[in-house]
Amino acid sequence: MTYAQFLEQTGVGPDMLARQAWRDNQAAMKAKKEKTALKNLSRIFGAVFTISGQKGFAAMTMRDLSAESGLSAGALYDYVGSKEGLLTMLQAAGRGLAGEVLERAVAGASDPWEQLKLVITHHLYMSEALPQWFYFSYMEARHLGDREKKAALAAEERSESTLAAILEQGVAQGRFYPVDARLLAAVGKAMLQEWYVKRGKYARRRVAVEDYAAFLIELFESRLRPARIMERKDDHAA
Amino acid sequence: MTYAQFLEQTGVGPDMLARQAWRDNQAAMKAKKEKTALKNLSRIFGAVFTISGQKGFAAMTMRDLSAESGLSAGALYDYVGSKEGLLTMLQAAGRGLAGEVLERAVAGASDPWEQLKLVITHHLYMSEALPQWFYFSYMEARHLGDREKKAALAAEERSESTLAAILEQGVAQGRFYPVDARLLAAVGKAMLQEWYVKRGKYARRRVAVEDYAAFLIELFESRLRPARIMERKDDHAA
DNA sequence: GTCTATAGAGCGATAGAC
DNA sequence: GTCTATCGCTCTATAGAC
Repeated sequence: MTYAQFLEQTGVGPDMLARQAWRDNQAAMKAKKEKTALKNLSRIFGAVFTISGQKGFAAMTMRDLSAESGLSAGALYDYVGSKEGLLTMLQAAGRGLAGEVLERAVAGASDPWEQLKLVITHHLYMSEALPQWFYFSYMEARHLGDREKKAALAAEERSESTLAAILEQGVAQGRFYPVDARLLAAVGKAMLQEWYVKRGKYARRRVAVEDYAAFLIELFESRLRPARIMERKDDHAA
Repeated sequence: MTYAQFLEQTGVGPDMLARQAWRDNQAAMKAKKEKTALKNLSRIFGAVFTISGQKGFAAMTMRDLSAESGLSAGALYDYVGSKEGLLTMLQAAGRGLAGEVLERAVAGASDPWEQLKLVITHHLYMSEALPQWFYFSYMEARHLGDREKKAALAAEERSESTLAAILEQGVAQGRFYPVDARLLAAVGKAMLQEWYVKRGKYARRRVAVEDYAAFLIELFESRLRPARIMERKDDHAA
């Protein structure tokens, strides 16, 4: 699947963050018209990403946010409750979104090789569709309160376990060469995170997300092929 | 080489940060006796690592630092100049230290397989010896001023290029299976960083640094072996 | 060489006009 | 639904006693 096909199929994009946040926090917001609320939430989120991408969320002031978003300080607080509340809202909205898409992705296949490819490509495509959110979520997780920090950690562990389960099953079925599944899943996640943590580097080098996905898949293949011999590229494809 | 041997050979440890900082900034500090300065710098650095490891450097206040280090606010400023100056000093001290050790490591071998192993193990051992500094440096790099940010980026690029050069040479000599050296070096660095960014996770799982090193080396081997067949483990060892 | 006390700036958040 | 004006607080950094 190409990135373009992924976008078309899932419809994931920055606007969905505002929609998710509006659904989750509608009651606490002063605005009553959905259209107004979505417009302003999008502005606020965009401004948060811009500023905290440069100097971090902790160093961002509400005055910075007011200037960048175009809303006054007063109006800001009709949407966000507090600075910490804003962080929590944004993290939760994205986590809900990303979780759904990724769970669905693996469910579509039963062959270990196919599952492995799906989980790699969908994780990368998801982070390509919401690059600012993924970077933000990664860098600012430790500023969350205890409750939210636990939720973020759990989501992280869940996605690693998904990958580890695929590897274990493949090994058990004799389709994958034996491997420490937990460890390979952990470094696999690190390589997936690399894509959005260093997004700018790959943009400069003109590496497309499909190139990166193909490279990771090939790396996994060379480790996991039962015979450890490189045969024709697609003799295990779906 | 085991981690214990590395420590013995290089003598790297947290105290060397204070020594390096003292050498670099002696003139700007009020204290004149080396022993006093080293003791206080060590306390300050340790406190910075503790606090900013929990909530980040930007969220750390100088009052926090005063309480955690045991020095008064006034005494703090006899060593650090400003909060931003403290960040710069700490980053520069560690970078100087880490750079030296890693450059020396690769110089000790000419065989591509041996060089690859050396660069992986030494990078991991170095970050194991100064775990708090590596984590701090990774997470707080974007709070640096423009000058220092460039220096940090250059150091990062240099270590990636070192790895890429080894890969390219190995491919050119026919010792490694052809590969996109830049891309493998980039994801390789990501896996090395994973070790200190998620240090706690591996401690909980009782994965030792030697285990992690062996796993990464094996992953590289399975991708780079010319025949792509897994033969006896040591038929390409030094 | 280290302390206490405090100046001066900038912060998050709110009240109330429109 | 959005604004301006401002409160009360905490921050970094310094002055000067010891």
